[in-house]
Order: sequence, then structure tokens, then C-alpha cells
Amino acid sequence: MDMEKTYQPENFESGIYKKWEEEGLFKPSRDTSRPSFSIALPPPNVTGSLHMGHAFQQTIMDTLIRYHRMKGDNTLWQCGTDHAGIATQMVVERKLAREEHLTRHDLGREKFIERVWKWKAESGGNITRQMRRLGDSVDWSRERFTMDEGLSRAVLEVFVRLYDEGLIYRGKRLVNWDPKLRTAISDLEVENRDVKGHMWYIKYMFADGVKTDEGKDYLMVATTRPETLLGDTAIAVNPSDPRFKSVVGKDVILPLVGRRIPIIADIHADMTTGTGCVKITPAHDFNDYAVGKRNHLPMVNILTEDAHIRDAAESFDDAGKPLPGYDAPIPEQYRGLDRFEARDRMVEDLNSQGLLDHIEDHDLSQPFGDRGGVPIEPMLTDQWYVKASVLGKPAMEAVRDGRIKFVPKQYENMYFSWMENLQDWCISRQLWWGHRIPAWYGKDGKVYVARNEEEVRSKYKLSKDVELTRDPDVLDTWFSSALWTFSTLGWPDDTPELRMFHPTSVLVTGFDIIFFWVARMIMMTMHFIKDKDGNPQVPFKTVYVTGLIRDEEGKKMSKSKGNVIDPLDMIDGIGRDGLIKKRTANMMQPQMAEKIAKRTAKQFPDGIAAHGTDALRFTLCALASNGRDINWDMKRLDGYRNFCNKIWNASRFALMNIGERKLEAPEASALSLADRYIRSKLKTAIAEVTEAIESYRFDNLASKLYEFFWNEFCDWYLEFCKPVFRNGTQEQKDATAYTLCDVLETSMRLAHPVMPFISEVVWKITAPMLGRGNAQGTVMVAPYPDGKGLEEDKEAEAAVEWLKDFTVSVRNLRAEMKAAPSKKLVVYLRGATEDEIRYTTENFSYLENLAGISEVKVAKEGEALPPCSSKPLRKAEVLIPMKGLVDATSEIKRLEEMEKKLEGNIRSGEARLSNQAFTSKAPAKIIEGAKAQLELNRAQLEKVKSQLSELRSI
RNA sequence: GGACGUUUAGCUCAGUUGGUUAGAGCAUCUGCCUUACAAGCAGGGGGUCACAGGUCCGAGUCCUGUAACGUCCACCA
Repeated sequence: MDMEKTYQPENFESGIYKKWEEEGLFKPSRDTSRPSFSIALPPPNVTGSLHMGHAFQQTIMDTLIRYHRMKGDNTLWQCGTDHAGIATQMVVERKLAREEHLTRHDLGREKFIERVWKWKAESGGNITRQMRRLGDSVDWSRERFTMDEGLSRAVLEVFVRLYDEGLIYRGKRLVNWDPKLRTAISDLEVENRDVKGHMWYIKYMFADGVKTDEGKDYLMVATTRPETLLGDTAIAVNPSDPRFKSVVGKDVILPLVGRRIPIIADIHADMTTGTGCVKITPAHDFNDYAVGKRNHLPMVNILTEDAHIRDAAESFDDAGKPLPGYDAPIPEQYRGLDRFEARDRMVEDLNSQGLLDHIEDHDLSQPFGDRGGVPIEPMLTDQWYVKASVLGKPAMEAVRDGRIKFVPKQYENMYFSWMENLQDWCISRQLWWGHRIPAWYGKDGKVYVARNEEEVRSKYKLSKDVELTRDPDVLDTWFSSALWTFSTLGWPDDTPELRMFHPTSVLVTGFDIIFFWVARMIMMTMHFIKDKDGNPQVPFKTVYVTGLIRDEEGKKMSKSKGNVIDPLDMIDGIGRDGLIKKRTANMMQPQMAEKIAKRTAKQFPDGIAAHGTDALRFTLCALASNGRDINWDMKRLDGYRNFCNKIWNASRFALMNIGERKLEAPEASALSLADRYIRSKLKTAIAEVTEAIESYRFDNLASKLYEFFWNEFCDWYLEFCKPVFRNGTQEQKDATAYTLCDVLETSMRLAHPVMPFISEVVWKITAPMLGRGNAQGTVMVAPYPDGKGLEEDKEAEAAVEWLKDFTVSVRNLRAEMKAAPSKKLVVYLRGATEDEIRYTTENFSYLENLAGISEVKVAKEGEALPPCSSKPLRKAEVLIPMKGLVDATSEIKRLEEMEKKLEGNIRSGEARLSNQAFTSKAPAKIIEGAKAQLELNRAQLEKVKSQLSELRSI
């Protein structure tokens, strides 16, 4: 197999993946004698596309999966996609509106759902294609979709069981209502945004001629939502507020409406806020709802489901039962108006009637639906709820006692603080795309819950002629996601997979869905899945929480900001115009397009170059510092693409020098110093890399691989190999060839979890040369390096460290003397130890090349040398005759600077060591170190001084 | 209002239970097309570790406080 001269990943990555997949290598071994390792992929939106966050998380998952697979574990990466209720429905609705000018209501439920399935079929393959390009080794044969038959069965099962246990109930309550999507949403889906608004001060006139103690014939009420006054059913004052004590129990006249409402005393009213009087609208405000319940106030709903003023209000009692006797008329002029239009009209009318006292600017944080993007409206509706408080207790316990660990740990705080005051979870959605709620209603409104209509009739003993209608609502998407770890493994059946792979090993996800998903998964799983002793099983043992990937300025990547980069464009590259087109297509605010196009053109004048999958994955790992958001940096990606290129070329070097042939392992005695050294370093690198993976430090994993391969293997070892291949004996050549190939092959296995493709290419060439091929012919299932068979060799390391230091000293001097790189130098070494002299002379062939020298002369102490430029090296000294290279004056100047610096070091060292407190309290090791350092500095100073006096005497 | 996080070189970030003179990549400067690699090689410059106190022989690291930025939660008549 030939390696092309330059690294071009696009030529081989896709082909390699295809082969792996075709050969079924992503499936678990099912070898139960080995530990199981499993990850459930957080299911991406089925019709979505891959963004940087996915690429990041999936890289980490794939790295873990590949590592464990190579270790021989029975490894499963369970994948699949989510139906993403609201998101997907919205996309299809928008498409429908754009292309056919239709709403879903025009089509009707059945036809609409057909369209969604069609859309899924068309675009559902997008994200899985992208995952393949990323190299994800997921078991595609087990791919699931949350609305599959199997998973839907799990959803039904869970719902029915929870209902039968009394943990799911239906009730009329105030919920967060999205008027754009016309559905209830959970409190998690509400996003509070700071907006500039107003506070309106409105006079509510007393009925029956009542006056306050101050003699006013009205109560002043401050509100940010004047339009809701149509639904007011009381005014509240604080029970201990002296200003209003005398009017409690009296009535005021509701402005614009004329209805009488009572003044009540309730602690909700704060004497120091606003005017002290607060209007109570139980059907349109969460606090007021609580006040209404406490005081048994009627609740008056004045809004339609798209937040227009109703033609006639609906009245309920405090238990949510219709209250036809309560007459809450809506003045004709407001009927049918949008809520904000109605506000304007009413404020105008209040003003003209002299009931508007004044308006103040007011900053408030307003709730918005995170999907629909419009202000949500608290709305009185019938919804289904999960009693989260009951399920929450064991879920909290599992994290508290360590059965589930968060990495980084600080996210546990976030989890606890949310779990501690867990609200019941509203699970019904007034959508069409999703799992339909398995509840049926009789004509009398009675509720029956079972897996299907047939079961309802037998379970509740209903005869055939009882008419039943099914609840039209669907479940919150997160309801089915919460079952993901076990529903994908075949639950409610007791499958071998469930026994083998549950609990899963680790969950990799973003902090933004800890509440939405992680917490609910823990609750549901622990309630339904028990181990063989009947104890609740956790869904996963570790939660690895990733930060967000932001753009280079630290801004969130979003379509509307036009700063998104598709991970695939970094892999395969994209031209400038293509990138601009992508970023400005289908914009919600087309006016932004021009700005985005300009910025993009400026930032990427030549588009984005192809970097390959391995470089992208390596970069993502390198940037994955624990618990931090990542500001994406293209330069890092460039740097790591260069690293791939380095691996490529080092491999080419090896093949050029060895040739593709079978290699025999040499006797230990045949190994050169460099061979011993690199084997020793490799052993350390293996230990460090393994430790990094095990502790989820993917940044360390990347930097250890990088350091070893580039700074040790390439910068030094390959250079050490050159003279051997040029001038060595056959035996020396063979030993070095073997070591070179061995270390390269092992490095590829070490790197494979992060860089699956380039490691495959190089491994496939090198492994057979060493007799390490496998039946499948892939590094994917080759054993992960464990360092066995490699020896730590302190002596070789020490010798090579000396050779490196020596080389660096000579290079330093050469640069300072401005000697041409091509000029071979004669170098004197003076004052070295016996070992150091031996290292130098025995390995002169290495130095010749690395330092560009023709001869090393070992000089005795006091021996007269020609005038030299010199540099202390440890306690010895390296000298190069300055003749023709540098004059004495500048050399003296350089040495004087060095002298100054050394003297400074010595002074501070002496001060430290003469400090009683230090010598008596610091550990011996530190004191020894300080002494050695001082001694070294003194020796070096002595060298510098004598050299100085010698030069000055010329 | 409550909680958490961040602040280290021009930029993006490491820095372990406190221990000699604080690191990497990129950028920058100098010199090199040296038969694996110019996507490279060799060498250099660049830091009051946000600020103020404290503990300690010793603080980037521990404690207290301050500031700026960020995130989450709660509240908002």
C-alpha cells in the first residue's frame, strides 16, 4: 500500500467507514465474559441536522466507545432519533404555509400527520449521514425512533402504569400556554426575557359611595397587564395595611366593565410594592391563581387559545368547575381583539374616562415560549400531569449517594436545586405530532385509561355500546425521551440486551437539558427498571456534561445570528459563496441576510478548507476542558490538521526507510539507546493517555498524544533513526526498523479512539509487518495498548536527555553566533561527568546530525582552548571556537548578561536557604532541590566568570 | 434576590493534594526549501496569574472581600 505524498483525508475516510459498517464491526461482541460498556446517544431531532454541539458530544462518545471496544469490552453505542414534537410539527407547518398556503387545520389531523411522516422520510436520513461522516461507530442495526412501534409501546405502558398507580392525573389548572402554537408547555419551556414595558396606574371606583380613610372614592391599582382586568374577580390588600383596613369587604366597580368585585385581605399584597392594592385575575396569573384558591374567588377566562379576547368569558369556581351563575360580561368593543390590541384600546378608553391616573416605564422579565417565540399566557385548561415529587425522591438519592456521578461535579448542585422543589410535570400538549394520550372519555366526561380502547372496555367493564372518544392531545416529547435508555433496549419485554447493557455506562450531554431530560430519565428509569434484587436501576452511572460551543467571539451559535458552522464543512471544506448561501438561506428575518453575508465574506474570504474528520475530532477533544464553554477557534483546527499531516509524513518516513516487509522482534541487547528511550517514553505515554480517557480529560488525552508523537517521536526519535539507516550495520538497522514500526503501530492504536481514520490507514500497513494483523483487518478491534512488553528505562532516558540538552546548547550557540546552519562545527565539552562524556562520545553519530557538528573534543579542566563562545550545560560547559564567527566584545556582553542573571538566582537561593523558617519547616525534598539548584548556579557562574576573564585578557 | 462559573502571554486555553525560574497551540520576530513533512525545521521575544487583604518557610493554587463578564433558578402590582 502506498501512501500519497500529502495528507488528503477526503480520499480515504468515507471508504473506510463504509467498510467498517458493511462488515458489522459496530455491533457489540456480546461476549458476556467481558464487562459491558454502553452509551445511549441523546437522540437528535429526526429531521434536524448536525451542529457543532452534536459533533462535540458524539466525538466524545465515539472516543469512549472505541476505547472500550478495543479493550475488548462488550460495547454498545445505541443510537436513534427523536420525533421532537413541537419542533418537527412547526417545521412542517411552516413548509405547508410557504409552499401551499395551508394550515394544519386545513388538512385535518390525519392528513397532516401523514405529511409529517413524509417529511421524516425525506429528511430523516440527513443527520444519520452526517454521523457516518463523523466516524461514529454506532450500532446502526439497532437504530430506533421515538415513535417506532416498540418505543410507543413503552410509552403506553409507562403512562398506563403511572396512571394506575395514581402518579399521573388530569386536572384543570393554570398552565403556561403558547398562543402561537396553541398548546400548553412545561415551565422548562418558558424563557424569561428582560423587556422594557410600562406600569399602568388605574382607578377602581368604590361601589356604594364608600371612601378610604383618606377620603378617596377609588382604589389605585398598578398593573403591567391592563387588558386582563376583564377577568378580575377581586382587589387584594395586605391584611395589616392600615391604609385599607376599613375597606376590606367592600366592593369596587371594575372599570370599563361595570361589574362589582370585592376587596379582600390577602398576604400576597405587599404594602411596599406598587400602590399596595393589587388586582386579582385568577385565570391569567400564577400568583393570582393561588390567591383565588385561598379566597375561593371565581376564575374568569377572557382569552381564546390564540390569545384574543373572547366573545364571552368563561367562569369557573375555585375547583375549576363551571360557574354559569357568575356573570362576567365582555364589552363588545374588545371582543375578538388580539391581546395587545385590546390593551391599547382599553388604556385609551380608561384614559378618556379619567380612570387612568398615569403610566410609568417599567422593566420586567416577560415569559416567552422557547419554541414559538411569543409571550406565553397563563391559561386555565385541562391537562395531564406527572406527580414528580414522588418520583423525584429516589432520583435525588441516587445522585446524593454516588450511584450516579456528574462530571464535572458542580452540576450536581444544579440538579439538586431543581429537584428539591420539583413541580408536577405537565405532559399533555395540544399538538398532533407525538404519542397520543391513551385516555378515553365517556359521554359523561368520565376518564378511562388503558393501552387501547379494547382494554379500556374490559378493564372498566364497559359494554360495546358505550360511546368513547379518545383524548386528542399528545405527550410532551420529553416523556418518551425519558424512557430512552430502556425503551431502546426492548422494554417492557425482558430482553437480553436490557440485561446486558442497562444501566448504561455514561451519558454525554449538554447542561442545557439536565432538567428536561437527565433528571426525568433518572426518575422514570428508577421507577420502572429494577435489578435482579428488585432495587431501582439507574439509567447511567456517569453523566458527562459538556459546555456549549460558541463562535470565536464567545457568542452562541445560532441560525439567526448567522454564525453557525456546519461541522461537515470543516471536514470537507466549503467555498465562500456556498457558506454565505447556507448561512442566509431560509432566514426568519431576511433583512439580516445582507449583514451576515458581509461578515461571512470578511471572516472567510476563501471559504473553509477541508480539514478531515480526524482533525475535527482531535480539535474537539483538545478543547474539551472540563465544564467550560468552548469558543471555537479555526486556528486550532488548522493546527491539528497539521498534526494529522505530521502523522502521515512520519509514517511515510518509516515506510521509506523500512520498506513494507515482515519484521522480526530483535533481542533486547540489539536495541539502540534511542530505541530503548522511545520505548520507555511510549510506555509513559500509554499510561498518561489511558488515565486521561478514564478520567474524562479529553483535553489531556489530545495533548499527551500530541506531545508524544510530535515532540518525542518525530522531533527526536526519527532523527536518531536517520544515521542508523544511513550507516548502521544490518543488525542495527533491523532493530531500529522494528522499533520504529512497533512504536508507530502502537501509537496508532493509542490514537485510534480519537482519530479513527488516519490510524486505520497507518495501522493497516504497519500491523502486518509486525505480525499483529487481525482477521477483520482493522485497528478498530485491535487491542488497546496496555504498555505490557515495554520497559521503563531510566538510564536510556537520562542519556537521551543529556544528548538533547547538548544539542540544544549547540543550537543556541550557533544561533547566537550566527553561524550558518550548514556549517559543521567543532565543539569542546569541558567539565562534564564521566557519564556525560560517555553519552556524548558513544553517541556522536546522533549528535553529528542533530547539532550539525564535525567533532566533539573533550577538554580537561584548565586546558587552554582557542577563544570560544560558551554556554553552561548543567555543571559542564559547551564551547565553540569563535574564530571567524563572532567578536570578543559581543561575546563578553552576552556573558555579562548571563553572569548577572546567575548572580541574581544565587542571591535568592542563598536567601532562601539561610532562612531558618524555611530550612526547619520545608520538607527535605524541597530543601535538597533548592540546594542542588544553588550549587548548579554557582558552578555555572564560575564557568561564566572564568570564560569572561579569559576573553577579557585577549 | 439566590446559586454557580470565569478572569493566567497579542488570541484560544492547560496548570493535579500549595513546592525550585508559570506552560501549550496559534500569532509575531530571526535564520533555514537539511532526501518524511514549508501543513515543515531550528532559534528568539512576549506574563504584576483581575484587584485588595489574609494564612503559610513558600500562594496562579487555600481563606475573606471587591470588580468585571457569563450562566442557571426565583421574583417582578
